[in-house]
Amino acid sequence: MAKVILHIDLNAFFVRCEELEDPSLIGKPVIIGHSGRGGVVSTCSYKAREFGVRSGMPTFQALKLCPNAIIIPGHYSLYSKKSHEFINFVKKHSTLIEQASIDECYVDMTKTLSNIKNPLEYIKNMQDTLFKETGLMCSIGVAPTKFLAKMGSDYKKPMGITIIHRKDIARILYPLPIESFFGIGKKTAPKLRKMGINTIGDLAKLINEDDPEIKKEFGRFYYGIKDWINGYGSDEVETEPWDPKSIGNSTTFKFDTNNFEEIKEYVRELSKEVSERAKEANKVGYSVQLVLKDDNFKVINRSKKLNKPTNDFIEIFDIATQLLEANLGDKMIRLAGVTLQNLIDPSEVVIQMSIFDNYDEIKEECATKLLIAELNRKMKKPVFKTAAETLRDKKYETR
DNA sequence: TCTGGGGTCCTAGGACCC
DNA sequence: TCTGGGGTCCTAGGACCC
Repeated sequence: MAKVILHIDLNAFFVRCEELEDPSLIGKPVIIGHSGRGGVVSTCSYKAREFGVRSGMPTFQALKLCPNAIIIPGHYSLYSKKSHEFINFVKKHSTLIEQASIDECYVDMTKTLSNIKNPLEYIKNMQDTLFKETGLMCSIGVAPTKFLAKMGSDYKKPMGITIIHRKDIARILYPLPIESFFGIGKKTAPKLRKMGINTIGDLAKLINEDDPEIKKEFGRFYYGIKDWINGYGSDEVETEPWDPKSIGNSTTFKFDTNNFEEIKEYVRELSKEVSERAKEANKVGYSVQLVLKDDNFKVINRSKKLNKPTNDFIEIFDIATQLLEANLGDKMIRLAGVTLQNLIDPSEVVIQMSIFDNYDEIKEECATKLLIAELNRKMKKPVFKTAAETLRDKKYETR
């Protein structure tokens, strides 16, 4: 039986938070973002959007379009607090929630709605109650899969509710421009336009004909996208709490520079921040990455894997400095970033380290307690051979 | 006043091992 | 001596999303 998945998207979330703090902002063109060098629009009010202002646009450009815009730098602790209120509200209706970002979530409402006579009325009531209780506005997509729900919440804003059954896909989604397809961004969209694909319907037609050119363009995503567009994508809401896989910090310099010592000072601060955030998240990482962006916006990533995972400031800073030394050419640099990657829990490290320190002892102990495959899975990498691997090795030995 | 910062996931090529 | 296939790990780069 088809599930009922909701995608709930908070409308102009950051701006709405600011309006709730200062109601005099309501109805005015408001931009959340920085106005200095490199400043871009993080998000903006609907009034500002009427002037053509968009997320990601350089702030100076936004101000040309809308000179009276009020610019507010972000207050992220406020947004985080309101985001918690949002999630706690949704939890009252279903505990099967996947928070996709600070201002959106997927909810599996199948069970909740199974005994409800008028599900649409129930959902409308949810939307209204969220507004009454928290002041937040949202749009909601209702569908049998996460992809369709996501497309639905995007369809009508603000305070929209869009239901997309499989039979509605052609009517609702086909006329939309190809850019509105979740996952098709500003690199892929122009390529598709060049191929004569201007709408989601154009794409669906070619996909359902298994057009070889389209197949090639999407590679291994092809069948996933074919499922999405035909309403057979994933309906599994991931309720596991977010577990970060990397923690990074980057900054655009006040002035472009090529001076090693100057950039090293930035790298020091970035490393310190990364170390602190990793400690706060109780994570250690197996590799350190340095990112440099030059004055032509060319980005290079250089990373180094460590023998032992760390979140120590000095260690991170050391590796990042080595990478900087080896890769700072004569180009002027405008941005540097430091990221700690391949994060794991320190408790897992203790087990791993102890295995390498007293390998035989621990091996014997563990082998009696656990299946080898299970142990390998816990170690994240094979420490002991499974039976199949032993067989394979035997085969080579007898050659 | 040209174009942020936080992430995730995927790919491709080379090194290395069996 | 040459040939080769399968697999993993590491590194670099790129697309995309909010």
